Amino acid sequence: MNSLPQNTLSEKFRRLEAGCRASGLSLTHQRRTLLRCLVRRSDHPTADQLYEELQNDVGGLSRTTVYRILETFVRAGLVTKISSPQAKARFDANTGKHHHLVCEQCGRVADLFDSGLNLRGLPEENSSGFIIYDYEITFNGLCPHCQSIGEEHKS
Amino acid sequence: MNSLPQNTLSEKFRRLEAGCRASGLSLTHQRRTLLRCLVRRSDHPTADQLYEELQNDVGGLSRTTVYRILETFVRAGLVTKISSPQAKARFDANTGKHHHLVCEQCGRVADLFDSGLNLRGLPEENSSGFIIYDYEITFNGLCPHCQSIGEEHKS
DNA sequence: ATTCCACATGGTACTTTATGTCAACTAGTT
DNA sequence: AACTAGTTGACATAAAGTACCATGTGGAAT
Repeated sequence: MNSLPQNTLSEKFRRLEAGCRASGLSLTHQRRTLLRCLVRRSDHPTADQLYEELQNDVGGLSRTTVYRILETFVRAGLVTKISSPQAKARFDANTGKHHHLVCEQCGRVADLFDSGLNLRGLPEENSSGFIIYDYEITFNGLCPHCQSIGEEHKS
Repeated sequence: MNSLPQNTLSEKFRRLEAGCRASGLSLTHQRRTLLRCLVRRSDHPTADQLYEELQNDVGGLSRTTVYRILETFVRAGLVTKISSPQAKARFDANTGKHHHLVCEQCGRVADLFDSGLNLRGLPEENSSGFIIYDYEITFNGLCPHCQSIGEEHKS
């Protein structure tokens, strides 16, 4: 019954471990810890949120290490770095094609899987001379939590 | 001949001034200075870049003021705040519908006007319960400058 | 299993980016 | 010209991220 989500999570974890090996990254305790955390969370945590959660674990991580590992993962293509209007980098272990909903009020980020939104192709030519590799659609709005706050005392 | 771009710039400026008045914002010297600068620049400057440029003007702006005025303009809808993967907030006085090219290397931002890319409509329903107001497509790639650097010494 | 070393980590210091506070100033109204 | 709400500047502080380097460790070689 609920064995399926467990399986997909540990599958994701194993795939990311394999990705580390493929990139020549040694699988340290700290990297595994971060990977496990990233796989479990779907709320696009910031580096500091991850640090908060992990620092008190058995053999916790240092803040520097969290930042450094995240950058390493991004460079290896294992994790995506997304930027919210709140100007804090957020991280996402789901590298499949999807888009993001960002709350204008609190910065919360949620996923939006809607293949109907995917562009047919990338714009080939553009006057600015950029080479385009990828794109992402960011939807701005209000999360359920901030909607209810707005109703109570409209600031 | 070249009177047209001049006109459109000062037109934009006057439209933004009108926007200030409409929002009840008094038109201080500092706000006008910032507006002029934002209208003139199309490179999506960061708050500090604007401060750098303006601090030595006659009656220059303080850093605090630059940040504060920009936030004010964003809240009034006169200026858009965009967030790049470099996690520095950038500002854009062009509030018309368009999208952005972001350089993965240096964070440079260029505009992409391509109405063919605009979505037919916003996704009505989404499982996360967000109210969606708007969207923006961000294209990731390499700017011309970083392309040439990459060719010289492939890091 | 033990040795070894390139790679990784922890801790501190530091930089950059952004916000809070409050006295002094000014735009725009009266 | 005077008044006042709104705005600014300077400083202090917070938050986010990076640099440095001595110490520690994963995993290949023996």
